[in-house]
Amino acid sequence: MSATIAELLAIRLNEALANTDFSSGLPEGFVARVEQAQNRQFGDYQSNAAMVLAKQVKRNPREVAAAIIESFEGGEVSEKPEIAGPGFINFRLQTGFLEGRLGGLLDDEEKLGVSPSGTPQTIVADFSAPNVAKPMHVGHIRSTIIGDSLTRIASFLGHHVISDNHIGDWGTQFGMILWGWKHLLNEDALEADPIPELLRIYREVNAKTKEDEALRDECKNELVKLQGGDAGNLAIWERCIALSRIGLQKIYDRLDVKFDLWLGESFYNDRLAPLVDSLLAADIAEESEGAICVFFPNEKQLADKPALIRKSDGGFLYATTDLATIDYRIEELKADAVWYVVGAPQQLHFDQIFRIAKRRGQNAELEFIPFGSILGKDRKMLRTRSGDTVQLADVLEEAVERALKIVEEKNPEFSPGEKKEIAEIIGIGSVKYAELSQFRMTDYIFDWDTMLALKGNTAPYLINAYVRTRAIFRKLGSDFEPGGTITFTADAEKDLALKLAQFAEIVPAVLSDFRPNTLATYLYELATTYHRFWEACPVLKEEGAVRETRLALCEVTGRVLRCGLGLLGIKTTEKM
RNA sequence: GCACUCAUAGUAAAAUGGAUAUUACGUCGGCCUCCGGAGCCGAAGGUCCAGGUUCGAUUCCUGGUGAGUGUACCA
Repeated sequence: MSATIAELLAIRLNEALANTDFSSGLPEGFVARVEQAQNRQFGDYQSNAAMVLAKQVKRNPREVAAAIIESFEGGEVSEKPEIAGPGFINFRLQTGFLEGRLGGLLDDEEKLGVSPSGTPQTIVADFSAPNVAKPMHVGHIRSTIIGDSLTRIASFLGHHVISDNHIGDWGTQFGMILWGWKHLLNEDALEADPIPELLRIYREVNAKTKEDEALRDECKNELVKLQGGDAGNLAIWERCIALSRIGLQKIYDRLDVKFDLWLGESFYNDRLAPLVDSLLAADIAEESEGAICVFFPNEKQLADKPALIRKSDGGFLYATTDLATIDYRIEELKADAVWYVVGAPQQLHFDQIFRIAKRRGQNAELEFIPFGSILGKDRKMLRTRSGDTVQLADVLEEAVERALKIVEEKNPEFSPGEKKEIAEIIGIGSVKYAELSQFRMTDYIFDWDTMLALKGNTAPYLINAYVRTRAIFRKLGSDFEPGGTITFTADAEKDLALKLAQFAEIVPAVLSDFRPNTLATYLYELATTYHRFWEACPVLKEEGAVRETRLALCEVTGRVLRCGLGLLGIKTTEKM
């Protein structure tokens, strides 16, 4: 299947427009747009073209709409459009056309009507990026889950996506960890469970340095030795990273998040000095107060905000590493686009390095995809150093435990293994859906009950809709068999078929502003539409074409829900 | 100081210039002789303030008010 319904209608609408008596007066390059109807009482699709054009052609919008409709050929697709309100053109689809679309969806088992991007790109997706030697806290959930979902969607649309975990494996914190490793480490504890032990020594050293200046110097000295290539410190550092990765991997496995690359900050070490030199040579960077900076005198917002790329002591900074990373991604990974799923507080930093990249002539699309903060009950940011942050691993564990209780209550007859498996899918799915179903910029207050809610607009509601599609076929005793007649006899069937066909319009739209929540909303509406269909339309009691049609609707609904949830990184289960 | 975000029912969210602002939780009231009630149907409750642009503004612009974040050697 190629064109979406909106595209088909838009083609016909623009043909009609070309045949009006005012077609010569249209603005250069004007293209009328057709969108899903805001409110179904007005029709299935709508266009505001007449209102947009009214002024240009100096006529009343309703007259313009009437002229367009006069020459509109709906063909198999649409009934005669209606004019409504101030000049909306409303389309209602032909029943036969919708029946055909459903048939087309049945034949497109893999993509379900979604067309591949016409301009496939190589995209490097940078998300999650935790610091090593510290456990991921609840704040990492947003970057990880949003980034993973965008990656899945871009791949589904035919882009070549490289996910890269740009871990913080070289920062200042290693001074403290090295000192702690040498003076405070409990080897047995490290063997048993490395992450908590690494966290313990980091926290202890961090606390001590607050009141002990001499210790701060010692830590700094350890860091200098590491960066100077000291063999002992390097060995500790490598072991530290290996242990941390094992801990991180456990969480990624549980979340079902995969990375193609793990190129942390340390990977770019020997690229930093030449990079600074080249920026100096190109007159992009300059020396100021002993440091090397890039100034932005021509950008009003950045006029008093230089980016530092080398400290006065010769050390390099965050911006330096990120610039080297951009080079690598463009030159070695051949990226057409780089996506950074990073918290909104980093706005200025990315603004700066993107402008520097542009000045250097790099024209890959660099996208900063920010998200809001997860706040505590006091509306303050949850911070690592506040001491009482919620760890991500604990959130996931709690989510699964809560889900397990519900499963045990609802389905005591399931085997312990089944219960556990279902609880895992529902618990993890709930956490992901809570995140993905809201606009990413919204700050929200961390609350167990919100994040782990199992009723309402939540993952379990969607998964339950999927389970119901499967229950039909379980009851039937066989899988769906294609080839049946499709003919609609109830409004609930048409509503559902339309919703299913709109999957093809929603998925690409997610990437236009990186909003997985639009897909989540669509899936929620689809589940609701299916539940209504379920109430209104018995399936197995019917016979012949009615039954075949309804089985087809159940089958396609199941596929779209499974596929759509999959694009959000949420798994489905056959029963729950 | 400057910059960037954000402000929507009791609470939490959606609406990327469209029509009567959409959902969930909570509250109140209905629906199982019927394929899974983790469901369906119904009720009450609303865009921070003042201007502007527009046929049309929750959305864009200006100015307030309130909150958060960032702003030269952390990442």
